[in-house]
Amino acid sequence: MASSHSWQSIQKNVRRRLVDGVWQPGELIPTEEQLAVEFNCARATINRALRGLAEAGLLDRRRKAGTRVAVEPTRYAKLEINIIRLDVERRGEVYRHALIERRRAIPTELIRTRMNLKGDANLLYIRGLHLADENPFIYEERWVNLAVSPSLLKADLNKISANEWLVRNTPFTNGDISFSATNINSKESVLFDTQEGSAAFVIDRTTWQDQQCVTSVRMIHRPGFRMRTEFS
Amino acid sequence: MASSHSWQSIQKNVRRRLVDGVWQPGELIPTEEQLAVEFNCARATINRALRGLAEAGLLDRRRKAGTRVAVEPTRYAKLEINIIRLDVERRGEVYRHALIERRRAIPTELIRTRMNLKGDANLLYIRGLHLADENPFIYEERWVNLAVSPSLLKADLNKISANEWLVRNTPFTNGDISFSATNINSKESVLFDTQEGSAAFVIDRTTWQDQQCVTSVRMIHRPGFRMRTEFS
DNA sequence: AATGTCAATATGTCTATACATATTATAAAT
DNA sequence: ATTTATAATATGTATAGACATATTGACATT
Repeated sequence: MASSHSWQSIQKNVRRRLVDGVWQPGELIPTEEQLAVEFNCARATINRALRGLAEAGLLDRRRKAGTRVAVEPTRYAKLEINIIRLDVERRGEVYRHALIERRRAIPTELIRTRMNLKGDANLLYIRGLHLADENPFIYEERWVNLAVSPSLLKADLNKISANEWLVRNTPFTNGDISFSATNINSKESVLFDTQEGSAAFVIDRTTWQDQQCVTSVRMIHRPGFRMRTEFS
Repeated sequence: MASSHSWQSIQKNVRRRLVDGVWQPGELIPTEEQLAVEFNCARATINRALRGLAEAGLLDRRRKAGTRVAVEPTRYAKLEINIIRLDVERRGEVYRHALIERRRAIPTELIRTRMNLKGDANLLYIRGLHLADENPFIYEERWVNLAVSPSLLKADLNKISANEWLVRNTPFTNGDISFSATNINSKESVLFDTQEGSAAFVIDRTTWQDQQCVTSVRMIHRPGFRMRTEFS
């Protein structure tokens, strides 16, 4: 159990004061040393408790200046970036991946820019459909940089999706992701067995290994899809 | 500068080993004690470094069992939950909020369920438009629980949006947020000066003060809007 | 008034040590 | 063979003390 001087319980206590308005937005709260006396613990424990609240956007901390209650609290929602199969299985549905197309291809100018590629780029273009209980779930169009992941050529993409293969076999250092909406076109409407023009949720994701782009993918979700998360 | 035994530099070093495959997925990495010897620092410093990597989903740590490289790395993208005005201003545009409607209203059954309300709920229903450089940016429909935020009634919602007023004046303990896409209807198409049926990015957000619901809002973004973030 | 210097101070971090806790592995008892 | 204690162990957390670092505020200088 968390004792009364555990950093968790102190964090909860402080959080409660923020929610209840004991300490008002913009206000300077007591120093770590003072709080350590109040909670009868070491300063390091207070530090551990407050650090989390600062990371969560509830407090602003600066050396010498002290700790203030955030005036314009920026909260953060954490979104999981998962293997799609796990997402599906967690919903209790059966996952399957169907490869639609797979070929070496010359990138469009847009893709070349997005992936920061030179002229001699060696790319694989993949189109695939992720199914949940045999219903189309996500349609993806992907460009893979073979200079980074040459052995993807050996993978059987009917058995394992490029999504999963890459996550397992090609670690990345960083990436960027964007969320938007699109009207699905006639080809996509056939895949999803829905009306042309329906609104679909789209994720565009590009991942990097330092300066080199690993892959760039556009994932069009089944109309009606909703991505949900919680925050605190 | 971060010295060579700072937890940050150790974290970077370990991260590099993960990316470079020095330690393979599923593999057990050395214990904190061993790493402390290797990096010539205290165990607490190693703990600090590894903790962050575990939180980021790159490592799995368990007492006694040790620390493993995550097999199915779940990465996280952090999404900022901001005041819309700040979002707009950060894009270098001028923000304005236009109140469309504001009235006491009886919630629909759907809203009553979502907000976990009893029959005697005292709600304010607000519709407003957030503009960026006078162009419609986000249209929002919001329900506010007056039992929690009674003084919202006194606010001039033409001067300050309900979004901003609530963030500033009604701290919350937690919330849930979902992202989806919708075809905009005829009324909305007029607001956005766009075609009916265009795909729009939607955020539904409900925030709570412990058991009590503070507000539930649906934010329909201008067609073409893209929400972007990075991860690592 | 504007700029530069310097001491004071709150947070940031590191160390060494200790104990807590979860989990595993082993041995003992049934 | 199965269950039940028991010891071993890696991470989790708390502490006291020290030094690092950023920033402020006061004072002096221009």
